[in-house]
Amino acid sequence: MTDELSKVFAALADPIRRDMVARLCVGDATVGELAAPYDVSMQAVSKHLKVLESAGMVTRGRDAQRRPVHLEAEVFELMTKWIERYRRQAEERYQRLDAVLASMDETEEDRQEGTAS
Amino acid sequence: MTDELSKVFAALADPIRRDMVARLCVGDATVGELAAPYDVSMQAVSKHLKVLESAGMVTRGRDAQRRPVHLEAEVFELMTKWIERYRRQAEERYQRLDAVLASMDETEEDRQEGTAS
DNA sequence: ACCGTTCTCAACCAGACGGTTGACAAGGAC
DNA sequence: GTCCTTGTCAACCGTCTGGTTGAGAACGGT
Repeated sequence: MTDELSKVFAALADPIRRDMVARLCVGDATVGELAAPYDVSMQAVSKHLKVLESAGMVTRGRDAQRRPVHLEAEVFELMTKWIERYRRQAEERYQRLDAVLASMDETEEDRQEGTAS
Repeated sequence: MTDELSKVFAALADPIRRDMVARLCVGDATVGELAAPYDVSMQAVSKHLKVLESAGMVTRGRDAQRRPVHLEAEVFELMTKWIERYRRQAEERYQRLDAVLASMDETEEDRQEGTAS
């Protein structure tokens, strides 16, 4: 799991990390602030942040003892691009399938995809 | 990891499964066809398909021995909605931050976020 | 100098994940 | 019927993951 996109999706697969992203959209936060709503140790939260950080979704600052967490929103573009690509492709496919089904009324080929249900 | 969204993100965290989704956008496929490009057993592919299926991203048909796999594109909407929500929220935040920074020129408060780099 | 706060690192543990092999069900083809 | 193809189920295995606890680093307050 070395590629960026995999890391981003994996990071977002955990509800706590999704919550944290949501929280960070409102503004930067410290580890303690991020940990507060959950019944887990700060160490666990620290680990979650490492996951988000290694996915490039978050950067860490320094303010005395505190390590403010900052959301890097650019990664959203990466996902959006991936999703959009295949969504569009899938939609095209449906249009092509319609065309195929239409032409099948006359040509009547052998077996064809789209037999499901 | 019981909720739909988590399952979808987790499913997409694996490059092989992302590839399969890409392949399925072109058209339905059998397990063997999906397994062919990879150096893994058909059983492994079968497992990947179970993951995609339990995430609601794929349905299985029946054509004699074959079990054609069909992509359910609707789940993309779910992800897109989640991502868009927070992306927009993040953008708003930046605008608000700009406003704050602008007003700081006159008020000069104590500490403020955005100290990083 | 000492204490308290904030946070990370290291070790450990149970469970999930991704892969394997082996057995077998389901359904044409002959 | 018997064989071959297609695919699933079950058991096993090594690794990753998400959590814990304990120790300690970094820094401000007094």
